[in-house]
Amino acid sequence: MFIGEFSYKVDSKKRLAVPSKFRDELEGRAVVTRGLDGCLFLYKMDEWEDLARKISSLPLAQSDARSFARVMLAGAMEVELDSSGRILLPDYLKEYAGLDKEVVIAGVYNRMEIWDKDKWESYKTATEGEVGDIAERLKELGV
Amino acid sequence: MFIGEFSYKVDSKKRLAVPSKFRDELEGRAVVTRGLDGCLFLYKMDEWEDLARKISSLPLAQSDARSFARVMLAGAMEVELDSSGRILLPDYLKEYAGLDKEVVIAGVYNRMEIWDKDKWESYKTATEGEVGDIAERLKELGV
DNA sequence: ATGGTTTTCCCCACTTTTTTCCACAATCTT
DNA sequence: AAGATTGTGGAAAAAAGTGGGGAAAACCAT
Repeated sequence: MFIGEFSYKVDSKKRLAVPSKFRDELEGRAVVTRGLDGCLFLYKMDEWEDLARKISSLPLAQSDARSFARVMLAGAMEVELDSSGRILLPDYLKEYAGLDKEVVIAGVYNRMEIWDKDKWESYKTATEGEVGDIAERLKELGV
Repeated sequence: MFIGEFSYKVDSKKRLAVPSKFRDELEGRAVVTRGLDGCLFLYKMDEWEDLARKISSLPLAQSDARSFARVMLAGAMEVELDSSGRILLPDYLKEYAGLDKEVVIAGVYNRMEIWDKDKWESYKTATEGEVGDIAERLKELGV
């Protein structure tokens, strides 16, 4: 599973290296999607398929379910790793996450997160102060 | 299965390219029909057959079921992909979805959706606001 | 029916994007 | 230190997106 923090650059062709540690586990392909808090999520195939199957089996007649499926599924993209272990970011995701040059990839166990470096740094400094409070809240969740 | 967001143009002859990623899976033909929320649905043959069977077995006595069946089934049309992977949109569907030039094709797992680009953008901005709620609902799905 | 007009379909062509392949410097391993 | 691996960039080749011509088919009004 994925842990750790790594930095890379998106090049002019929108290619982004995946941490070499994680490449074997992906077996050549993965799925990127719109994530929360302005980053992207990167899943390995089987994690993604579980998620996608659940979402796509929601009732078609329910409008909430449709918009949900549209954001999550249409927002996703299957990507392949090239010979150097890079993926190709689609324009709409690159833009969604505000990625332009410096990027951080963070392993969060069952997925990776792709952040614009500046966003990541400010998110970290903003959150580090509150770690205590957050921990308190997590207790209620049984962690 | 179909995921991702792609943009294309309908040309003066009402031809529309299908994302190249999805062409193999369609094996040369597909079914377009009136969709919900102002878009068109595009199914691969066997998915369509499943859906059509489901719809046609809805209780005839219920007026909702009848109108749903009329929209989805009477609106449907089988289309073939030309040598460049494009389909031909029938007039009434082109008009129903308000397609004139810029178009977005969204993969929603077991179907594609065809949207007028402007409609799609405003639908997205309207929905993206709810991303937080969406995350909450994911939890209910056990994801 | 006939001639003219429109639509459909098949094919080709141009431009842009994507993919593949290679290069090279920096870093890590042994 | 020598060799392997990794991050990054770019050139060349292949594929995709888009538009248009023209033959065949369908439509229509005389």
